[in-house]
Amino acid sequence: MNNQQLAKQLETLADLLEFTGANSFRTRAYRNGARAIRQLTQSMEKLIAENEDLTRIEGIGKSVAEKCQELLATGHLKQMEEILQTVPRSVLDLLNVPKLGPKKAAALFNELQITNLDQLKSACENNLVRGLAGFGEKTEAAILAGIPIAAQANARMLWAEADQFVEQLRSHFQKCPAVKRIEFAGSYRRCSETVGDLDILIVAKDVDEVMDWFAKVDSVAEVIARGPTKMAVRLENGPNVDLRVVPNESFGAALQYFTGSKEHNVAIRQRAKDRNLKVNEWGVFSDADPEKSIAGTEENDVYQSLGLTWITPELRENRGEIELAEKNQLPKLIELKDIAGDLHMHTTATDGSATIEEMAEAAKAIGLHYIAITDHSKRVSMANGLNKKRLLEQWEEIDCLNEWMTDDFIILKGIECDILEAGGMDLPDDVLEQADWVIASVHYGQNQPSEKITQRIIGAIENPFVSIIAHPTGRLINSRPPYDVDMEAVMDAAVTHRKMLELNASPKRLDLNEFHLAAAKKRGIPIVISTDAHHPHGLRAMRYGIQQARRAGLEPKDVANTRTWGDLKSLIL
DNA sequence: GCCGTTTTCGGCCCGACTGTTTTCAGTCG
Repeated sequence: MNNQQLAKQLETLADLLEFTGANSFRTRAYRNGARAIRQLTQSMEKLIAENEDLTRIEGIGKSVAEKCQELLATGHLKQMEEILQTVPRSVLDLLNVPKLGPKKAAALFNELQITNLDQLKSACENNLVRGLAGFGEKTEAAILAGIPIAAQANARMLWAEADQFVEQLRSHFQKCPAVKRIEFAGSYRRCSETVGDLDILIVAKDVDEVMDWFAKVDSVAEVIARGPTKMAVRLENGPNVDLRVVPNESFGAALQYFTGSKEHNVAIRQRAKDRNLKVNEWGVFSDADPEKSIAGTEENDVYQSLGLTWITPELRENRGEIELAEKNQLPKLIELKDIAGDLHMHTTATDGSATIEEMAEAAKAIGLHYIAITDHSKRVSMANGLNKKRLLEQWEEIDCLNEWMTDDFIILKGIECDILEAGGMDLPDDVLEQADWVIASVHYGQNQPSEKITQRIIGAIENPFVSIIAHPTGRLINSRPPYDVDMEAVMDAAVTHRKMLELNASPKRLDLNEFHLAAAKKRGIPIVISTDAHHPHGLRAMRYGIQQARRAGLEPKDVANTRTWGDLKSLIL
């Protein structure tokens, strides 16, 4: 059982406990424990095998540690089995219905014996729900309307998808004369891998005018709520969008508040409390004079009033950024303009849709100084992968293009060489030796047991001609889990053999994730951010990779392709 | 259940909105 599975079990236990009316701080403790486990780069299995003291990990106490040991030893939790004797697992679906929380869901189960969404629907249609204490006609109707939403719950959009809704909304509001300031907050602003709802903050000349304008967005399916300062809508085939209209003197405080994350804000508000201050979405207030706002117009002032430098939204996860801000030691995070070259892309020779020259021209147009052409190797037959002969021909063509081009731009002779199922590389060393840049990656046998797939990847790292491992965990966000690879072992091998690891910038990959990236940085493993572009427009995906790198705290020096090609090469040779 | 250079007990972030209520509980972020 890996860390993600372990965390998932603890979260399910928390959900079930909440349903049975357990102490809310207890359920929170389980969720915090799950969060801590998700963020670990070492495997819990290994830590336990080595008899490490798990309670040294923040958020994990005696009880959570025991739960982990039990899960790894037996595969299940006795406590969870006991709860499932009385409450079927399907009740957890009820919690996905908007406006149904643990209390109301438990009432439905206890009073009406409702255990799943179908039964809930039928009970609403037969007007049974309105009769329960605390429920009424409106609640019943809202639940009925929310059941289809619950059925497709848990689907968070990729950040890149959310960005399209944001651009649409931004241009809609730009035409509204009553809007004075506008900003999108929430997980979108933090550049999270996935985004649930969107949050818009607006300073307005006229609140009603802005809210009326909001309701006129083309794709609004339903106005969920509308009050004096807050309005929420659901978009057709899209996310829920919350709008908050705030006075200008509160804009910075509201932006801080609604950007989150929850964990960051909890810590920020605790910090305020320790200083006899109170932070809320309206401003920063002193206990001595609770009427008078000390800061709030600009976000920067909110942080300053707490003795902190401004913290970029990507870092707001309460993973040490507050302590660094206090000492003015926040990293100078990498930016898109720092990137000098792109070292992973495909052409018409395999599954790309543009020629080498077209890719080079597109790369020049966005200011890059070098690219590597890295088509697939022959094992990837689906993509018409290159054998030795075709690859050598492609490299001759690249030699000609480099000679023919008069500027300083460099096209590198590369290959994305498959790591075969049985281990070993898909092309012989005497070919790889002639390349400028060799990417090794797994495409087949992704479900192999941890030991096997880890050894395959380490085997590739040990090959003297391999430069880098691409998309090292293979996950696709929302659709495919990572390989069961031991990334600690892979990183150890990368250090030993002076190899690099890729951050694949494709918005549905973003592989490595932020935790692995931070761990790689700590070990001094150079990261290369690559687009894996299959067409010229694909080179623009670099921005998603930059966002991911920033959330991991990466600086230009941590990312190899901020360097010239000559300097980059010296890192691995 | 977790945590602790004031603590091993007593806290644990905080406000808006809704619906069901006549002063508040539940949900949400």
